[in-house]
Amino acid sequence: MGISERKEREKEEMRQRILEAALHLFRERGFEGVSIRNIAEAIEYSPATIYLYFKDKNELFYALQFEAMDIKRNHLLPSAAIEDPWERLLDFGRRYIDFGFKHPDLYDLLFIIKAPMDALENQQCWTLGVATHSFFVETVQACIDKRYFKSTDADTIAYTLWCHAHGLVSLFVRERMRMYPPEKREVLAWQSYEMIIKMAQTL
Amino acid sequence: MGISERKEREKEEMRQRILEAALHLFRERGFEGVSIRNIAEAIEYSPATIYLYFKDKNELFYALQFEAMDIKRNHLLPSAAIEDPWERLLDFGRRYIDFGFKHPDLYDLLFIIKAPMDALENQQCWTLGVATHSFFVETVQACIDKRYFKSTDADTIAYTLWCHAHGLVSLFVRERMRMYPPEKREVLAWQSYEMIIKMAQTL
Amino acid sequence: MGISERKEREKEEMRQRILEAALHLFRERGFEGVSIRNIAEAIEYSPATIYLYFKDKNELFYALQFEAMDIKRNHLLPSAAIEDPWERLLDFGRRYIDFGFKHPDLYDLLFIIKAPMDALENQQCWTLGVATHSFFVETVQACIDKRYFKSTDADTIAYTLWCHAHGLVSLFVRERMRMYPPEKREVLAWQSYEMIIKMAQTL
Amino acid sequence: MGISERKEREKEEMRQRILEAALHLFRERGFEGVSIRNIAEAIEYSPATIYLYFKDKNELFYALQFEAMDIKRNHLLPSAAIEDPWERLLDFGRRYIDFGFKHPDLYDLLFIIKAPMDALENQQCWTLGVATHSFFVETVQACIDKRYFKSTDADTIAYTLWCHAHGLVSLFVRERMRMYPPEKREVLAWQSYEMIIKMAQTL
DNA sequence: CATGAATGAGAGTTCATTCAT
DNA sequence: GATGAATGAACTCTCATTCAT
Repeated sequence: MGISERKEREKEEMRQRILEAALHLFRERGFEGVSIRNIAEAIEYSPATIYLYFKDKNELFYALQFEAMDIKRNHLLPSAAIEDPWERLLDFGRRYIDFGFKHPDLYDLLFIIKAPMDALENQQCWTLGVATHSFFVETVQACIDKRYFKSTDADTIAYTLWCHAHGLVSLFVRERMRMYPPEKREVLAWQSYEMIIKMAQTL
Repeated sequence: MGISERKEREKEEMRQRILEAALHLFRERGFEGVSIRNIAEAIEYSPATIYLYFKDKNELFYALQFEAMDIKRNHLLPSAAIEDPWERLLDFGRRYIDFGFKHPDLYDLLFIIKAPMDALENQQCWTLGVATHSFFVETVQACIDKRYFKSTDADTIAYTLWCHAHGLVSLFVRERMRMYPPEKREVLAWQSYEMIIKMAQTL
Repeated sequence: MGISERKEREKEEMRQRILEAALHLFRERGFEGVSIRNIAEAIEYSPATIYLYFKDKNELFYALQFEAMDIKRNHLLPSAAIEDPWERLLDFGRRYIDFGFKHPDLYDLLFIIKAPMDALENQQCWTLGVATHSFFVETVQACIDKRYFKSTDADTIAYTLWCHAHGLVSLFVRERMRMYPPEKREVLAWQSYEMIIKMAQTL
Repeated sequence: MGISERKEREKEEMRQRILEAALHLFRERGFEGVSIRNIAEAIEYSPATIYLYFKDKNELFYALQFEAMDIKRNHLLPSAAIEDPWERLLDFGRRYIDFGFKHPDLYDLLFIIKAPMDALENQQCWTLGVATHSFFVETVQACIDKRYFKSTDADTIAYTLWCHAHGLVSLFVRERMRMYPPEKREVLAWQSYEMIIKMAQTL
C-alpha cells in the first residue's frame, strides 16, 4: 500500500514539476513561443516524457489554466465569508487585484494569453471561472438590493468594475506602465482602486 | 538629384507596401500566424526581398508597431480640436475604445502583445505613445481646472479612466467575454463607458 | 515437475494471446500501422511485457509469419484428402485463392510483404512453405502421370498455375483492380480461375 | 534566354535526382519505410530542400508513380505498331514481363507497393494506366474478332493473362522464388509465358 | 512475472534567414 | 533591386526499446 501511494505521489510531483516549468515559459514567451522541447529542457527530461503526463500541448495548457483558476479561486475565497455585500465587494476586488500582482504568470494565463481556447476541453476550468463571475455579479446585486448603488443594472456595474480591475492588472502584467516610475506603479494602482470605489459609491 | 530622390521615394513606397500587407495579414491571422513567406506572397515578391527593407522580423515588427501607433494617433486626433476639455475627454475615450473595437489586432500589438520591446529600436513609437498619454493627462488636468472633477489628482483620474478603457477593450480583444452573448458584448461595453463617465462626473 | 510444466503452458498461452492480438490488429490496420503499444493495449498488458515473449518486433513478425503459414496450411489441408489428383489440384487452387480473399493480410504477410526475411530466424516458416509447394508440384506430377496434361513439365505447369493464382490474389490484395467495379472483382477472379483450369485441361 | 533555360534545366535535373533517390529507397524499404530525411541524405541535401520540389511526401510519391507509368508506357509502346492482333498481344505480354524484370523498382512502385493511393491527386498517372489496360483489352478483343480465341469474353481473357504476368513478375520482384535456384528463375518465367500462350491459343 | 517511467531516435513539416547570381 | 535555391534549426508527436523495481 505504501508503495503504490508513494508512486502516486511521485507521479503527481512530476506533473507539478512540468506544470511549473511550463507556467514560467508560457508567461515569458506566450503559448506559441513555448515548445514541448523547451519545457522538457527546463525540467531536464526528454520531450517524450512530457507526453507521459499530458496528451499534447493543448492538454498541458488546459491543465495549467485549470490550476491557475484554482489558485485564483482560493485567493478570492475568503471574501465569500464576509456578510455585508459592500464589504464583500470591496474585499473581492482587492483580492482580485492582489492576485494579479502576486501571480502575474497565472493572471496572464487566465485572462490575457491568446491560446487555443476551444473551451470544450477546458470546460472544468471555465465552469469555475463562470462560477466566480456569477458570485461577483450576485454580490453586486446584493449591494443594489441594499441600496449601495443607485443604478440597478447589476451586469453593467459588475462589468465596469471588472474592466477597471482587469485593465489595471493587465497594464501592469504586460508592462505598459513605462511612463510611471517603477516604484509608483503599484501605489498608483491601489489609489486607482480606491478612486473607482469612491466613484461607484456615488453611482 | 532627381534620380536619387525618385529612388528614395520608390524605396519608401515598397516599405509601405510590405507594412500594409503585413498589417492586413496579421489582422486576419494574428501576429504569430504570419510568416515572412506569407507577407512576401501577399505582395507577390520573394521572401528575400523583405530583407532588403527590414533587417529581420523584429524590425518589421517594430515598424508595424510604429504604424499601429500612427493609425491610432490619427484615430484619436480629431478629439484634439474640441475646445471644451470635458467634451474633449469624452470624445477621446470614445475614440480610444472605438479604435480597440475596429482594430483589435493593432490594439493588441500596441497594448497587449508581449514582444521584444527592447525599446531602443522602438523609441519613435513610444515617443508618440507617451505624447498621446500626456495629452490625455493634460485634458484631465484641464477638466480639473474647470472644476469638472472634485478630485485634483489628474494622474490618478487619468490612470483610472485608462484602466477601465484598456480593460474593456482587452477583455474583448483577447476573448474573455464568453459569459456574455456575442451580440451583447459591444453594447455592454458602451453602456459601461457611459457608466464610468457618469461615475467620473460625480467624482 | 508439474509446476514447471504449467508455467511453460502458461507462457505458451501468453505468446498465443499476443500473436492473436497482433494478427487481429494488423488485419485491421495493415502491418506498418501496428505498433507494439497497440498490441500491448489490445491484450491489456504493458508494452514491456511483449518483450518478455519476443526479443523484438522482428521476432514477433517472424512468429506471425509462421502463424500465417500455419493458418494457410490448415486452409489448404482438406485438399490433401482428395484422391483424384485432378480434383485435388482444382480444390487446392480454389482454396489457395479463397485463402487470399478471406485473409488478405495474411496473404500479404506471406507472399507480398518486403521485410527482413533474413530467413535464418524464419526457417521453420519456410520449411512449411516449401513443403506445401512440393505437395503442389507433386499433385501436378500426379496429374501428368494420369495424362491430365499433355505437357510433362511439372515444374513449369505448377509455376504457371501459381503465377496466375498469385497474380490474381495480389492484384486484389494490393488494390490494383480499380478499373473493375468493386462488386465485379471477386466474380471476375473466379471466372478467371475457371478459365485457366479449362485452358490447362487442353494443355 | 540561355540563363533561364539553364536554370530550368538545372531545376529539372534536381527533381530527377530526388526522384531517383526516392525510387531506390521506396523500393528497398517500402513507402512507410522511407523518410524525407532518408531521401535528403541520399542526395546530400537538407530535408527542407525536398520541399522546394515537392509539396509533401505524397506528391513526391505520386510524381514517382507517374514517371514509372511513363517509362512503362514507353517500354510497351512499340507493340502498338504491330498490326496483327495476335502478334501484338504476344509482343505486349513479352514486353510487360520484360519491363518487370528490367525495372523491378518501377514495377513494384506501380503494381505492388501499398501507399496512399487516394487516386484523385494521381489521376494523370492512372489515366495513363487505364489507357494501357484498355489498349490491352482491345487487343484481346481484336484477337477474338479474328477467331484467335474460341472464348468471346475479352475481359476475362485479358484479366487472366494479366494475372499470370503480374504473378510471374511479382513473385520475382518480391523474392518469392526461393525454391528455384537463382539461375533458373528467369528461364522458368519465360517458359511459363510460352506455356500460357500455348494454353490461350487452344482456348 | 509484469510494469511504470523514461528516452533516443526519428517522423513530416515549417520557418527565418542567407547568399550567389 | 530582386530572387531562386538552399539550409539549420526548430516544431509536435510517435515509436521501439530498456531498466529498475
